[in-house]
Amino acid sequence: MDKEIFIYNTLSRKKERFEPITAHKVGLYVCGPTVYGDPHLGHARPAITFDLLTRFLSHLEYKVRYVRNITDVGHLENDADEGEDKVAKKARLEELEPMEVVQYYTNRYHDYMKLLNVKSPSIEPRASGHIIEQQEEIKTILEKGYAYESNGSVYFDVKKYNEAFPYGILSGRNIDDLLTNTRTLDGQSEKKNSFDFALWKKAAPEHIMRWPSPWSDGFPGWHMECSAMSKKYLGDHFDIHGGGMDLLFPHHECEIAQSTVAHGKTPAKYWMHNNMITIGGQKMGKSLGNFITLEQFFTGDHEKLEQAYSPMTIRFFILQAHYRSTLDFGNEALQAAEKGLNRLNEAMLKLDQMEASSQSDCDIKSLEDKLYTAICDDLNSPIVIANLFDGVKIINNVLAGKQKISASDLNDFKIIMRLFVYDILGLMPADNVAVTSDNKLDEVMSLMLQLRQNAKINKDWATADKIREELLNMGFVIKDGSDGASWELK
RNA sequence: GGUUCCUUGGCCGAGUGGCUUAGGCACUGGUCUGCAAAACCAGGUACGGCGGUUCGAAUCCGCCAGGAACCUCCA
Repeated sequence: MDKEIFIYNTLSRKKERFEPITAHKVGLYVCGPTVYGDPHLGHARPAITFDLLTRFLSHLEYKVRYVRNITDVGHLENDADEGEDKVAKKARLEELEPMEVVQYYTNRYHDYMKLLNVKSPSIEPRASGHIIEQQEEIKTILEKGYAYESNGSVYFDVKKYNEAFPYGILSGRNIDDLLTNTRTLDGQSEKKNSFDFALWKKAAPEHIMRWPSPWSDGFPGWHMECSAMSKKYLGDHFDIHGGGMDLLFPHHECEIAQSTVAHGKTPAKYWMHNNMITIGGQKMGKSLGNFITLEQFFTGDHEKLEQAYSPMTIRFFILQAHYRSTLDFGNEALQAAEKGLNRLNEAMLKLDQMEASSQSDCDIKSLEDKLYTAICDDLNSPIVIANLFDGVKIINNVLAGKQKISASDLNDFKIIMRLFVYDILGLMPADNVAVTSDNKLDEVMSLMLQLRQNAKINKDWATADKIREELLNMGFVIKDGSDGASWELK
């Protein structure tokens, strides 16, 4: 708890010292997925970034309330005002009830987040479950005169807002630029200005998802849910608001405007934005259709994938880059991550084999300091990982007798390595070591290794090599060590 | 066109004024091995271009080149 944490605040474009609004407590709101498609690699980035943040804050004994919403209503498919609700469109295509689609993809999202060892948020509210709260918020904004009704829809009056409050404080845009640069879309006639945004939309006759309201049968506008739900669960001013950089404008800018009017203050003290994962230098996302789903990564079933990659490889791959940098997808990079993670895992498994000496020539305190300094510096997970590999070197050197470690250092070392690898980075132990000695397969394999060992003693290399080769074909890798052979699944 | 940002060695990717060998992978050498694989140890290569500020810049400023995100739903 005595650590100084610095986080980059998009509002100030600087790293700032983190000071919670209420001592020992942190309110965190993160924009979650729109559940109308399978979760892809891009969804893993914010999930893992803010999982890392909450894991670390929890370790420092902050009580974290982490709210991550599910967007199941309100986003339009194409042209802003004439579009069709995304969820409704998907439902028609698949001939499913909208809520059935929502539930299906929500479940899928949960399943894949669990595989990535992403902890569940404290509260996961759905937009469709907070229609009343959103309507109340719209009423307040109307009463205060910062919105107007037009043909059954309600729009936020950005120009009027800008006279009293600075619009664009997060994204650096100003309304003059927006006026000249916003595209002309259909249905703009309902609005006073092109940059006004909808708080409530009247539903077209064919629109399935709709709710009654004082203005029309319709649905809430794009940005309403986050304002209403963050206030309900975290209050009108909370610590950290997170999300992808692509949400910065207009989503978060509009959210600030809505909340500022409705609640009388800006919603969050710190704004954190994770960068995009790119593929061939371009953002991986829905619009370009260049995304690879998490399922495809785990099965390897995609033309761009040379092999399957385990969930922990994906997690490690993401943590190897800083969350504010773009991260470029590539098989070579993923394979490098896989091998690096494997090396870390192997070393972690050898932690208990280390023996203490009367003296110590490794500096565990310095390692610990470096790890904390890195994670406190705007969650610099790549540096954390680099330092953990220094730890790997210590493990191997001590086991090889090249370095000595005292009993108390060894104790501290084990604690700090496990803390950072498992608890903070959230990397689960390797799963291919699950096979234990009470397993039938293991008995058979011991027999095979014994037969091969006998052949080797008799210098019957042909038989020994044949056993090794045949086992390899069946997916078993034989590793000859200095103290006997072992095996693992390929 | 506007806003925000990026350009580091074979690849991924940290680093923001003067030793960071960042780290991982790949590569090379070594140890081990019947051989091989694995494992471990060791080692080399960089800072888009041109100017400027400075005793000193990958790191600050300017210009140029190239690229990205956002301005429309997107993590």
